[in-house]
Amino acid sequence: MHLLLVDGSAYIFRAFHALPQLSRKSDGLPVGCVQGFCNMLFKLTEDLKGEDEPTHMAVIFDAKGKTFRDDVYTEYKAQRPPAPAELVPQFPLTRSATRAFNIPSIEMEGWEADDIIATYARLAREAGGKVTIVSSDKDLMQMVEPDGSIRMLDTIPRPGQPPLRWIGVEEVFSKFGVTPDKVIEVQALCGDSVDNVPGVPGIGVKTAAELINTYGTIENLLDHVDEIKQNARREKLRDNADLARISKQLVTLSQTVPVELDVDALARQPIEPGKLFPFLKAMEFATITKRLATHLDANPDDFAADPELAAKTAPGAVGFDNAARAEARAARQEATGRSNASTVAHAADMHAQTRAIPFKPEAYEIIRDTEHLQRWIDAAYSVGHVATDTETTGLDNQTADLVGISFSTAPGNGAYLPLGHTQGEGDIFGGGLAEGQMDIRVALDMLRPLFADRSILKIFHNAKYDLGLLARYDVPVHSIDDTLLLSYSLDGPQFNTMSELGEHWLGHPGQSIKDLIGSGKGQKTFAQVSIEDGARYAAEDSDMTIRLWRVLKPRLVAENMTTLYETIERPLAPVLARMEGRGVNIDRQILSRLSGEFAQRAAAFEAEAHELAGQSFNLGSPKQLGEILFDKMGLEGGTKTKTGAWSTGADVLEDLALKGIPLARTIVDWRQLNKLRGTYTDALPDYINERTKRVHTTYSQHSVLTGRLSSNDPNLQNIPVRTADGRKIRTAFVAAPGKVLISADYSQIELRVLAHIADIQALKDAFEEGLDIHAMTASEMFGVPVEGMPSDVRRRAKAINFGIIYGISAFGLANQLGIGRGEAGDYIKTYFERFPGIRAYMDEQKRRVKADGFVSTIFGRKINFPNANSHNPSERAFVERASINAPIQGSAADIIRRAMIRMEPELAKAKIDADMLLQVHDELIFEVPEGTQDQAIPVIKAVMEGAAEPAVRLTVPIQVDAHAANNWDEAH
DNA sequence: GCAAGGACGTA
DNA sequence: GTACGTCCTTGCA
Repeated sequence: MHLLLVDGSAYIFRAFHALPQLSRKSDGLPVGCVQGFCNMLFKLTEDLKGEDEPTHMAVIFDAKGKTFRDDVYTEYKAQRPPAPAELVPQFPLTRSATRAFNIPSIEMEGWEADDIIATYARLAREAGGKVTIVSSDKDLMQMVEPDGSIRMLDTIPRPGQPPLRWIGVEEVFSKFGVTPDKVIEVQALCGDSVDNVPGVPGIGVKTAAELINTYGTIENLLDHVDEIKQNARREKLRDNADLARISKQLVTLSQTVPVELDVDALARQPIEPGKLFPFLKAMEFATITKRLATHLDANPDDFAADPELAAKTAPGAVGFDNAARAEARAARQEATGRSNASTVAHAADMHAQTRAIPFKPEAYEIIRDTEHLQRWIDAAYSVGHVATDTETTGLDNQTADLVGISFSTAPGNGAYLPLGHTQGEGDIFGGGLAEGQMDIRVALDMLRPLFADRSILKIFHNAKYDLGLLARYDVPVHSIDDTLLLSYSLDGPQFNTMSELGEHWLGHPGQSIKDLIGSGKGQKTFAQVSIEDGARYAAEDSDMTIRLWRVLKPRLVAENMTTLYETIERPLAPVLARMEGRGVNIDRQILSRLSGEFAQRAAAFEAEAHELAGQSFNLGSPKQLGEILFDKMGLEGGTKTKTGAWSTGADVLEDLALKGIPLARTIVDWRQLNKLRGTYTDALPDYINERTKRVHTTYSQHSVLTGRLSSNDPNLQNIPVRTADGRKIRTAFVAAPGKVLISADYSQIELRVLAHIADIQALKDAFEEGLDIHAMTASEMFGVPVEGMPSDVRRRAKAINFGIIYGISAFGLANQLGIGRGEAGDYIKTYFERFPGIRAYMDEQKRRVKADGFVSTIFGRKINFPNANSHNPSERAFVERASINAPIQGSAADIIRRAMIRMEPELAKAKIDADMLLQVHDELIFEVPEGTQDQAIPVIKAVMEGAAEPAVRLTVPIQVDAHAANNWDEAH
């Protein structure tokens, strides 16, 4: 007997994640995983021949509902995100597929598929049979037998790997570092974040294997825990002994499930065309139908599609309700003239096709002369596009030097043009250019026309970097695509790096830069890498870029994201590149003077703190401070953080100070000064670029969930403004000689956006009339007239307005205002009564995020929340709040992005010489020649205020305030 | 040398 | 209550 047990549920999930199948039925229902599943069943019967041919077969699924593990540990699998909407309708269809192939489909309430599989495997083995478990799930690896009587078989399609991959003792060992009989011990120690098996915190697979190989079992390990030398490890094991024991229960498969069918009942039955073809036809699987018709020597035309299945599959699945589908189809048809199904199918085709093309590093070329370079330029002209990537000596494109450029015109090809590789020792005397490289001036002269040519698309990954760098070499670039921004437009910030994208979409992470240049102290620059090694890496980068482009670009149309990408993301990148390139002028003297002042005042606070504490300690250590306040001084009311340390945040210290603990106030003051010194006055001067004498931040266009930018190295979006000391730092941001700074900021943009989206007439009227919005809110809520309103009343209303934008909770509002939760709840209730549209808006966002897994901005940006249906209540509540905030924050972010894109051409049209330097979410900073500010400001304001148009006609006025001054503090 | 956690700067 | 990035300490490799 040879029993083949297919882990059906795991197959669907893994197939989906390994290779998102985009194929759909003509009605839009996703069926890619069902298709893959049918292919696999067919392939198994085809490929397993001779001694591997199974005599018995079953497909096992997870049943809905609880299992015994939920009783052992309530958090078990609690973190698991809900199945993707695309997958949900495919679960029942896979069971139908199994029956259509005349194979028993088994699932049992209260048991996981793994337990049933383990049970059958045991029964078959006891009967002297052989077992093959079709799964790659690590949880089943404990079943593998060294004598080969139980093996696993991984059938998930992965490019570049054989279709069937056996998993025996060796493969288990390489995964867990132990033999299969010890797998549960290792799993119990290291835990599993996906299934929420706790394990012992801080212990990973490596450490677990090491421990188990020494001590054999968890129990024996716990008996000998005193022998562990590493302090932290020993204590963790001691403290978490029970967690380890519970974890072992969770990961140990039951082999005694009371199965209904005995093993003999699983004997293989011949496929019955009368069952099979009606199913395949209902699924519209033409290729499989043809193959099986040949295989069975049957005529599919003799059978009609199963009417029940064909009908049942259409509507109702989460995320695919009819209205949404019709809307999406209409938008797509409008955009392209192609039908929904065909654009989706095209995207899926391109993906499958691209993914199947193997990588051939040996095919990559190295360009060393003009003829060779010309051939590649010609190739770019003949196909009309080229993926390209610059290699440089560093991550900062304002200081890095160009080392080489790579190209690819089609998946699988690639070339590297080395320009700045050095040779010999990397010291200041050795080196010099390595042999066999084109002269950089000659090469760039040849490339300039190509990069500037608007008829040839240059495809980058993170174009902003290359654009900024090439600009320094006088190489302007026109007509670009950017795979990073394609990915961001489609999927948000979930994948960032080339290797993550490559891994996900191509099944190929690509060479890691670390392997090439190392990391940390011994790190080399790309210039020190050999030309040959550099070429393999660089050419592959361009090769991957063009592949990702082929996969992602068709998805824009299929998923209705073309407008977002083409009108916002792509045009913004060059704008940001120029802003980064301009930098901002900073007065080193002012910062250095402030640094001295802050240091001196901080030192006084430090001495005072030591005095008050009666001992010397490190004020920068929350740990030491907590011990002094709550252990030594024995103060009441201390709270602990999630890791068990004393909480010493500013709010806690503020409370203590009010209770008459002077030390608390001293610490707060010290921390503030120290923060200003460490993060700003000391750090900023080091960012002044030697070449430009200015500070160049780097914006990230693809990092923020809601569509905002972020700024780093240095972060110029968090320069202090709230305190007087903090504002002194802003005075160091000065205009260049002969120029002034203009700061233009949107007034209450998020509340205005809220008024528009949620359609709150009272708010809109208030904005229309130019009222003080917080005072108006206070007046509505508390019945206090705006005239002579106490500042505290306005302050509360302001907090509530912000609370609404953040997805208010009574808990949070109470915290913010220092009032009781009941009172905060009453405020919220009153607010909802006064502005009933707000509640409707919030409910709608919550409904959408649960149904679709995303919410949208008014410009069509999608913000994904994969955890919207999490089993964890606090996580769910978090997603609810974030889904309320995201369309507001995101729509405001879209508006300023649009303003930035339009700003330069509008200024040029008005013949105004103004340089846009910085963006701080609702504020833009410009530098203009002194005396021209009065001409510049009206244009800037007009562009910003009208930025939503014509895409969206806002039903509230947008107001921008702008001022000019010599420094940022005064301009703001 | 690196990762995690706490704290804190901004909108 | 939303969204970020940076500095510092701590603990481990």
